[in-house]
Amino acid sequence: MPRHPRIPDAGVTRLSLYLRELSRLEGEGASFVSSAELARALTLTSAQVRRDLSYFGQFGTSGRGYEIRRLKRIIPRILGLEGRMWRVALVGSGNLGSALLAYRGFRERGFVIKAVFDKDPRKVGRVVAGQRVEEAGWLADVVRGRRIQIGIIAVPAVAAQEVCRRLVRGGVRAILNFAPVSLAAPPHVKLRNVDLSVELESLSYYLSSLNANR
Amino acid sequence: MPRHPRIPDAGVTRLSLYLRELSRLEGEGASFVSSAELARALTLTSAQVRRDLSYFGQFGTSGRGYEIRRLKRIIPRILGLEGRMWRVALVGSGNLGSALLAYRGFRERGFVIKAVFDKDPRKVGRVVAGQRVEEAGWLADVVRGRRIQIGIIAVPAVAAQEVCRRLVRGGVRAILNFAPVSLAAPPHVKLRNVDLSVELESLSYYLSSLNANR
DNA sequence: GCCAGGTTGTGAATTTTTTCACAAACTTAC
DNA sequence: GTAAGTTTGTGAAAAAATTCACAACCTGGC
Repeated sequence: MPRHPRIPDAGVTRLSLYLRELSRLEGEGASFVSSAELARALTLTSAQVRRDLSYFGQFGTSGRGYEIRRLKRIIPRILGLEGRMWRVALVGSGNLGSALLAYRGFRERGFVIKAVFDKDPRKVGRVVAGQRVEEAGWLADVVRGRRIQIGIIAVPAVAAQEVCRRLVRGGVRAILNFAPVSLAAPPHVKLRNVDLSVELESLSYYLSSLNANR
Repeated sequence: MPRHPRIPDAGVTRLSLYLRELSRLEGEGASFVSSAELARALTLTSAQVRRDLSYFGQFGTSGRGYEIRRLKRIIPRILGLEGRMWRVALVGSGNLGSALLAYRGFRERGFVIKAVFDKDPRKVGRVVAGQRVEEAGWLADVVRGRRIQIGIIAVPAVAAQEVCRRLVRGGVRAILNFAPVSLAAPPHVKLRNVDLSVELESLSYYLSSLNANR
């Protein structure tokens, strides 16, 4: 197991982006890439790319850049994606939940959905993207029984906190929350939020300051 | 039009969160809130809350905190949400696109979907959540004609860059991208990316460093 | 009016993150 | 083998964001 240095949260995010970009480059037949190229593709600076990678070791070759194949082996190792599958529970099989279920990239990135829950009896039992929707009542027990590590919350805002509590009770240590509420969870549980309104509102801020500031 | 100070990007995001939390508090019958309470609810520090707000003025009362009604008027003004609707085009009516269309919070937050596009002829003409899906061929012209300001990209990765180009050609100045690619756009166009894989991978990093570090 | 209690707004200090800038290292061409 | 041309990795500097800490202020009670 690698001993990770302290890297900015945004840095971890960028590692994912590097990985994605590397696949694209490989698809184009490239075998080396410089920090400058990578930076250009992702609108970063080359120093930033080099710094991010240097937290974990020395992977480049002066005068050549980074070997794509090598980086594509190393970054998943850093991100904890190597030689394992993370077991995920999806809670909520509405529009968003179904969209997430249908997402193909899931599995190839190292995540397997091991359970899908819904509270609505009419949805329970249905099969969505190969997964049978289960009764949310036993959530915590099922999550524990199947040794699920990550929970995805795709339920309405009012239900989200309760779902969060149950996921935590089931032993989950990381949660990706799509509900537009701010959840409370114990400190050992890592929470990430994805919120459409927040994103749109930040675009709004940007657009309206275009007119305001000069 | 307010002249905005330079506030960290993350600060803008937090303003949205404050707004959401204020609605919740108001629903509970509160009329004042202190920076400490707001911070607790959102896992921030009280200094951060005060700092974020102080970029735009002095809204609090010593000894009392912030008047909720007042903040709920002021934050939308800061975010450029007051007395206007932003006109949005959604491109891609697949699973994710449909989920976005169904999202009710949209309109009440000040965003109206004025067009939905899809390339697939089988989807064109269908009505999803009250919106007729239109042929993506004329995207740029329609976007310009309807004076659309914001584009949401919910198409597969391979198609995203082309959609982006057309949105920009149609005059859009802000884009919310859900496709897992890094898009190139001119500097006057504000891009925000929402990427499921990136989020999950950062959870993976966190989870695996739990075991590694100590 | 005065005091006790509570909270803001913000300089200053601190911490975090990014960028600069360059020696060292590697490659390619001849 | 050498020279010219690239590109890395990283100290050091700079910039950005957060946190500290406290004077000033407001409220409510008496």
